[in-house]
Amino acid sequence: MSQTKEPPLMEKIVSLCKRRGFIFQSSEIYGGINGFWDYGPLGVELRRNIRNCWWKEMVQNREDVVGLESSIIMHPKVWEASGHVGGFTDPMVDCKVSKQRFRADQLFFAPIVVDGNTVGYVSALESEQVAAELQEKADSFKRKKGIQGKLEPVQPRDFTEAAPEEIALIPSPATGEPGSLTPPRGFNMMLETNVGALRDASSVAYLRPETAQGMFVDFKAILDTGRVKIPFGIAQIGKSFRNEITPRNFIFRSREFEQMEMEFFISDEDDWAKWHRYWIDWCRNWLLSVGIPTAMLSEYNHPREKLSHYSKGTTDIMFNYPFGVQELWGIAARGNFDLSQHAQFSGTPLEYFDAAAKRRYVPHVIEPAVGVDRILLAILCSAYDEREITDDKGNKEVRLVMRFHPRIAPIKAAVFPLLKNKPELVEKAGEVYALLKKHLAADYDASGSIGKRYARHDEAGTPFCITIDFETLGEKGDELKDTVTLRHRDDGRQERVKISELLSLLLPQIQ
RNA sequence: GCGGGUGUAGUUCAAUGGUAGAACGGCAGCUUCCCAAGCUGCAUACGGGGGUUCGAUUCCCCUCACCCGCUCCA
Repeated sequence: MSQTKEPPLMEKIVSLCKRRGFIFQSSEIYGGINGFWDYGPLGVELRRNIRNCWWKEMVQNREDVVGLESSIIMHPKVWEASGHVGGFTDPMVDCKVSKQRFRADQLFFAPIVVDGNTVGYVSALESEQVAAELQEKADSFKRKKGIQGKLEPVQPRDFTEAAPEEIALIPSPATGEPGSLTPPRGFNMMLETNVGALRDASSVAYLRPETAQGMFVDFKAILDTGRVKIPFGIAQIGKSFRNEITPRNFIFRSREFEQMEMEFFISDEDDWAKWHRYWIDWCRNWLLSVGIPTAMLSEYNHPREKLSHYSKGTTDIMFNYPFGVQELWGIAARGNFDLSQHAQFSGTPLEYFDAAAKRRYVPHVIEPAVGVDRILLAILCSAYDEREITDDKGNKEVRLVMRFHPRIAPIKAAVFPLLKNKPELVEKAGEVYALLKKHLAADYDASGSIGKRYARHDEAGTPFCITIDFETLGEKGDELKDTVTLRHRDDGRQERVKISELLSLLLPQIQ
């Protein structure tokens, strides 16, 4: 792989995606819209292949996972129960002087209290020693101002708890001076819409910010009808929406994206860590199976103190994107938080009855959650390769090859007549194309020289090219009649294959 | 949302206060053509809106999008 260093790699990938019809800016003729992307002819195929591979292995090939497609708009209470209405907001505080921005819950402050009187405020950014730091700042404040009296121990609070009258008095961590901080400004990441004829507060609904809640909300329905036994999982692929503050890095963070999530329910007495590890490994192996090299992957365990209060452990599978190592797949042990919340908010018990043990309990859950678009981006980055070619005249030229795993390549095989002005070749090529097309994603290409067509399909990542030539027609003897040239993308190797054997040769390689 | 940068054919780049050139790519044609050969022809661009000006792609303002940093975690 040659995509290790150069920073413009991301730009090259974006430009290739445009040029070859993988990904376009949404609504481009209107100037574009930030955070939304369209998938062109090749992109759609790639995307579909990713989803299908996942679905096949996650649902169809397993006996313990069932599928679900829940609606994008759900009852608004779902999002109260899940914590998204209240908690999916990241209140931000701006420093008007330094132009820095802080998350309110990571910005701590404390009044400086001397002999029971508040004489000023100190602030500090979240760290392990934040309390000590604040204490020290309070000490030094008192000393510098020459204030006499007894300094009381600081009581750190985060900025979300700052009273309106306190805000003007709290110094900015950037400048050390008070007066430049704005009140925390909430930002709900859910996109809103209105359901029904009336547009008022009672008609507000949300586009789901994750697919996961569908699995929890429909848990009972699946339990009642799905003939499932714990441990089992519910999987879903579908669009989610987040009103991201800053969509960035191509399709990495967008406002409309597609998730592939699975909620795996286990007994409350089961060893969650064992299942957690099992699913981390499963996800990793799946990524390898679609051609992502192991060297590009790493794992990140969320530190315990950063976890949501309900989470027992979260591990991210990270990918080395051109813009840095970033999360690709999150595998979270969520305890029984979600089912308990929905049981409480809806009034419907969401429990499992273990018939053997005669015991009723709220299952715990392990959640592998991944974005289709992020996998697609990881695949584009992994597949991207530049090949340096030296021609007869000694000129060096860079050719692009997308080394997609054949399972997910948008086009599996392309069929060419060697010459397009020879009707016999064209006709035969048409026959071969028709034959393949019924069984796999095939393309027919007759324009330009044969070398140009190979190069074109290297950029599209087509693993196999098939050329119909004069040998195929029997002009070079019966031996070669009805054979074609099969050319392999990755090494340019060519072999002679009988038309009748093409399918049995290709099909196993693309599944 | 804040700060910095960018915006010309599909892509990568030029030039210019008097309405734009190229390369590659695309399409059509010729060629017994196996790794972007050659030849002929064709199509395609100044992100959008306002202003200044006789005249704006060029200068100014606004807006939109993209890139970098803060932030973010599927």
